[in-house]
Amino acid sequence: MQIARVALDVPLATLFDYFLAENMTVVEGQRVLVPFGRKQVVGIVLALSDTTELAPERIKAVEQVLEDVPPLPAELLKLLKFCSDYYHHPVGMTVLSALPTRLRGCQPVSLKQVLSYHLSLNGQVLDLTSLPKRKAVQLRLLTALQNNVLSTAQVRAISPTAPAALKLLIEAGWVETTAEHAKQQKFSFNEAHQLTQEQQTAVDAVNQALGYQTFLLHGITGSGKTEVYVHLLHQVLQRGGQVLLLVPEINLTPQLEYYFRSRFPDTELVSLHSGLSEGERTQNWLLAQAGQARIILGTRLAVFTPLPELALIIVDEEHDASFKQQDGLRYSARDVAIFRANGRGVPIVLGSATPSLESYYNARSGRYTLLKLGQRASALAQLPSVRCINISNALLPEGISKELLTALGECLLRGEQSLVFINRRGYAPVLMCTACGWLSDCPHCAGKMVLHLNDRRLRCHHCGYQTRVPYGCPTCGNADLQPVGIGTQRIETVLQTHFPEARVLRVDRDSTRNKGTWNAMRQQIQDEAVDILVGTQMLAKGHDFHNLTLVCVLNPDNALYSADFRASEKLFAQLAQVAGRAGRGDKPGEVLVQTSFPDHPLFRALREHDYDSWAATLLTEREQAGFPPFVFQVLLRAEGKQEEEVYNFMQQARSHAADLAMQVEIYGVVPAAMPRRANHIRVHLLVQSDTRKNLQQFVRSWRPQLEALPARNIRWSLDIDPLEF
DNA sequence: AGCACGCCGACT
DNA sequence: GTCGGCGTGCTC
Repeated sequence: MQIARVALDVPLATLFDYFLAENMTVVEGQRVLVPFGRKQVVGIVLALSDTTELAPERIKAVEQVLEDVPPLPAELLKLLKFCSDYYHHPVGMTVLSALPTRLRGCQPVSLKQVLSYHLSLNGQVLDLTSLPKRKAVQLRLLTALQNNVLSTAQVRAISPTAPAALKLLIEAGWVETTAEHAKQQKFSFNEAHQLTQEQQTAVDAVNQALGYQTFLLHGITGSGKTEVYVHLLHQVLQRGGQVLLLVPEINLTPQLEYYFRSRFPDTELVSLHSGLSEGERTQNWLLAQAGQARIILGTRLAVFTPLPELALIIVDEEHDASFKQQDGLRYSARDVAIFRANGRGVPIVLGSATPSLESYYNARSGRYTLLKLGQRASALAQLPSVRCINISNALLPEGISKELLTALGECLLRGEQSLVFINRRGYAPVLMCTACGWLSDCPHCAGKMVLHLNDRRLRCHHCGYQTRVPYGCPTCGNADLQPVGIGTQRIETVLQTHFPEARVLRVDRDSTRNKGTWNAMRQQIQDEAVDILVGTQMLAKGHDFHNLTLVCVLNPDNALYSADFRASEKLFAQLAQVAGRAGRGDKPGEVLVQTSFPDHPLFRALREHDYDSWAATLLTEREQAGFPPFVFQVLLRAEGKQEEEVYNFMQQARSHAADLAMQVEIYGVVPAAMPRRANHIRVHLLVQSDTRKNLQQFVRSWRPQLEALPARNIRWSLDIDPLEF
């Protein structure tokens, strides 16, 4: 009797054995419906065998083999097994979490027929000049349809709103659809720019790669990394390959999606990210799996898409922390992508203006190939000048120095845009009583509640708890409560009073909460209907505002001497990124940083646009302190309501680790950076080693012991290569 | 993770 | 005498 070994979505490190009926054929990677407990669930067959360790009477039979979707390719299964093993996450949960939700159920799914669009008889005689001008997208669609039959990809390349406009045209009876077999795609791109010498060298190097090779594309902001990607895509597509392009966050994917669609209008491109509806995500996944989609643009979850013709992987902004998943399978999509490229024997390009120290170190030591773009692609666009404003002796009750206000005023007079960057939303990070010193502590967390003045509420940014702003101090009754520190709302107010005639726009998670708002705001900025932008890191990424010439950074200092050893690395990346927003057009840009430590090496490197010297400084520090990338880490996190229970669990975990006496360094049991969140005490235990191998060996012995520990009211997890503490 | 079974307190 | 609290143990 044949046995199928099935991965199921349960937190157990094992596979489950099922009999296969004589008439059933199944291959590895196929979905099956099996009885489990008293339910029926969907699992993935990971192995076939003739034998089993279990008593035959305990084994049930596979109910049904699901054949609506082709089996997952062996390469993907191998990748998932590796992730389960490396990140110490149950194999079934790893495998199932890589699938779109629809495929985790037993409802059959199918790839929808590809449609093409053409003018109906009515549409052909339609007088386009009779249509109102404001229906611009409809007009563009109709014009395009006069010469051609259009595919869905071509429709989408016309405008982000084209699918909606097309629907109206179909309803009006002007456009008809035909089901068409996937036809020949063309892989040429629009608007070929002349590459700079540096760009050409980078493109050539990747094109000449034979099989697996990791490239670190280190290109300063504005150096035209995207153009390098476009040329690489072009080459790979011509040769019949699929390209996986990973990007950090969903905010940016719609823009990038439209950008790549318009550059490759006749190529099938799909996006994959958590912002898609379940149906869309499934369809896009199926298109990728079928090899029909040639460009796959997605966030970290896209790294697990089956891609039969995968020929190149690009990870854009590879230093970005959002490639690391912070719950469940705590994987780094960048690292998984490298492993995948290696397994598939294809090149991978990591792109960044400020590479992660890990990648930079690997490039320096020769494991990766370093490709540098040191000049801006447009001869007109120079790097912005960066200047620090020393505020160590200044008292700034409103958060902004005179120099900064002057610069903002001048920029306003020139009719140019400026950006004020503070990484703190709300009005003020804390409210204080001037009489007794009471602070607005969150009752459930170790943090402070942030003052939001627009709706007069105090909010905890960690657990979401909120209350009305009290009329008087809750402890002494004093009516004089003062906001302490500055947030985006406060700066917005201050700037509006200083420059009553200026159009100030605040962009943060609060002001863009409603769907579509951020898009509308972006348009407003593009149309130059805004003079001063105030915002958080949302504004730092990837936007190209041509009239923006001044960037002001308010209070970056707390990251300089933070307990988190990666804080200054992150700050440099963030400041370089936000500084890169200035002067992207033909006007020179200026960056002003308000700091009490203008001589700090970080600011020196930033002023000189010298990533290399900064990275060298950090690498020296890290080597001396024994931190990554010179060591490898695993973090055991635990949390629970009873402090004593959590510490007790951790102490036991620690003594087991010590008893193993392996080649690892075990640190103490310490509170997390946020020691209490939503009434849960959070505690960490760090273990590190000189080699990945020793660390992995250690965790393999340690984890079964952790699982055997009594952990009644405790949630714990292992985080390999942790980024956050 | 679910979802059972199982053994002790307040209700018709 | 039963309904239901959530403690512990299993799922091929």
